[in-house]
Amino acid sequence: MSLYNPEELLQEQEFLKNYDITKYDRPSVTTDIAAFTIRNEESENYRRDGKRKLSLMLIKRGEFPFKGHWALPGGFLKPTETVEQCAVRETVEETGISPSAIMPVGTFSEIERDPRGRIISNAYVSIITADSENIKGGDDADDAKWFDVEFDKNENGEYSLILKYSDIELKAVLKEVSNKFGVTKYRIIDSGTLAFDHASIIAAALTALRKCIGDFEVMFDFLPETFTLTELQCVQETILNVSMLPANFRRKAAEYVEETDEYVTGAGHRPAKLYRRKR
Amino acid sequence: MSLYNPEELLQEQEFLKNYDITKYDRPSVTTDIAAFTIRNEESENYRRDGKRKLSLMLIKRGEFPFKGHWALPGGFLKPTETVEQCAVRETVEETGISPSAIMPVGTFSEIERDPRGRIISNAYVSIITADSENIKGGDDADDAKWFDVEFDKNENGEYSLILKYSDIELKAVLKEVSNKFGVTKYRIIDSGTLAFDHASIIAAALTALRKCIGDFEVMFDFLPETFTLTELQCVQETILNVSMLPANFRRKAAEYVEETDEYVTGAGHRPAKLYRRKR
DNA sequence: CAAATAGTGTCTCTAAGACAATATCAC
DNA sequence: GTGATATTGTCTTAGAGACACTATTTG
Repeated sequence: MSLYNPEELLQEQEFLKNYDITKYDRPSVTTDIAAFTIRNEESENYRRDGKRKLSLMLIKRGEFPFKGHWALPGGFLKPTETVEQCAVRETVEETGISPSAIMPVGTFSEIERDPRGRIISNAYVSIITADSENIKGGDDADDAKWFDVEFDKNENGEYSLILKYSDIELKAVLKEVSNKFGVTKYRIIDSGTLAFDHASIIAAALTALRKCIGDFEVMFDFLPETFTLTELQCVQETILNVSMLPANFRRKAAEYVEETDEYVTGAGHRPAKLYRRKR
Repeated sequence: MSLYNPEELLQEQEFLKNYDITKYDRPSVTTDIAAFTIRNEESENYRRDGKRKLSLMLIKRGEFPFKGHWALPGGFLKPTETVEQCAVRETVEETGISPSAIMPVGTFSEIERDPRGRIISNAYVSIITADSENIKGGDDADDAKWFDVEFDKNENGEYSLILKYSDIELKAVLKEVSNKFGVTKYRIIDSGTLAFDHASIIAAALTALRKCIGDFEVMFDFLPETFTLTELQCVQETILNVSMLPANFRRKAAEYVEETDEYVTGAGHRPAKLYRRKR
């Protein structure tokens, strides 16, 4: 760019040479990752489909602070990467799976949110394609597990977040403190044993995900290349914790998908046609 | 919290005592503020209403880098404040006006975005109530001006951003690089003479604002306590750069506003009733 | 054939948009 | 009275939700 005349250019170079970036206080910067996927429970009845569950990956911390407690995967920003790149890298490093998409949730910068000092977190949702092989991968690691997620408003207007893995049940209580501009923030009433302010991050991440899951492009990120319309519908139903009439869902989906020639067979009922996202 | 047993508690205290937060690279962190307001142009015709314009505050940089160029107000995060508090403080310091609301836009962390070094910006929209006294305030300062904003897609699918103040016209060209999860990002094709990556931040801020201005609560932030329904409609029309039929807008607004006993008089036509937001 | 899911057709209701018509002020 | 905005009412249409019905598989 030729923004300056030659004299100014020299002045700017001089300024930058003498500029000491360390003269301002600098916080540490991290990303925290809420990696979500949809998992399929086995069914006892051969003709009934297994129940779908929304799952979130947590890791058991091996170091202080919060050693031995469950936390979101995440880590410090490197000088050579953007926060988005950091979010993708952390997802791959900690879950072993490459996300099909990442979505910003917000910046968490409360002064006391980390006992190690001033650490600002940029939170992201990572969407992991529902695919049994991939999901199993994370399950092998001793310290990274997929927890089933429940998040509902209870009687007194507060929200309870329940995360379950095998016989482990983590429970947090939160209160919605603002909901504007399409951004919802939560204050922690009771963190349970979740590390840091991660209950609040998980609540915000899930709310952000719910907000955009009506978009078919986002639903597709949860599924492999080809899928049945029922699977597509289950993505939305599972994340929003609602149920819809298939006829109406199919009518809306028609615009965004195209048929393939293949069918899913082997279930104890009429085989479903496989679809793919429309270009 | 009694997360630990006494032994672990001691271990964590020991860990934190020895923890050196400076062992990781730390970027500098700033906020940049896109402060928007709606301004009313004077009309030559006594009975025709003045045209409303969407305006953005820019400041003329007094220091390198980009000395003498126009930029978004903003500054470094202090150790004692959250990024949201920083955004409010910077808005007040640089425009002299307290925002009626702030809204997160996103994190900008490209490695080379600031020639001074690694500086990550958290961008916010500040909404400034349309109120002639307040707006004049900023206008007094020599280095802070309200620029009229135009932002449109042009023939070849790129976006042009035009900012005008008096005889100053800043023009930038951008390309949409992603639009998902309700978040749109732009890459700068031509920054014009705007400082840093601020063209890209302004485009993202305006897109974020347009996305949520259908929400009446957000429209209200642009207006004083009481207002006419036409003023309310103009907020939306001006920001979205569209025009709507009053009958339809009023039907939608009815749910969110309540009448007062007052009217606006003095215009060369039927007086309008003043409304306020419904509790 | 029984039980489950896959898939189609249609009715109703609501909300958004278009448009026509009336009301009221300052000059 | 004239020209502007303020305000009300109504017609049409698109889309969401409800529901009834048919199709196809496996044990």
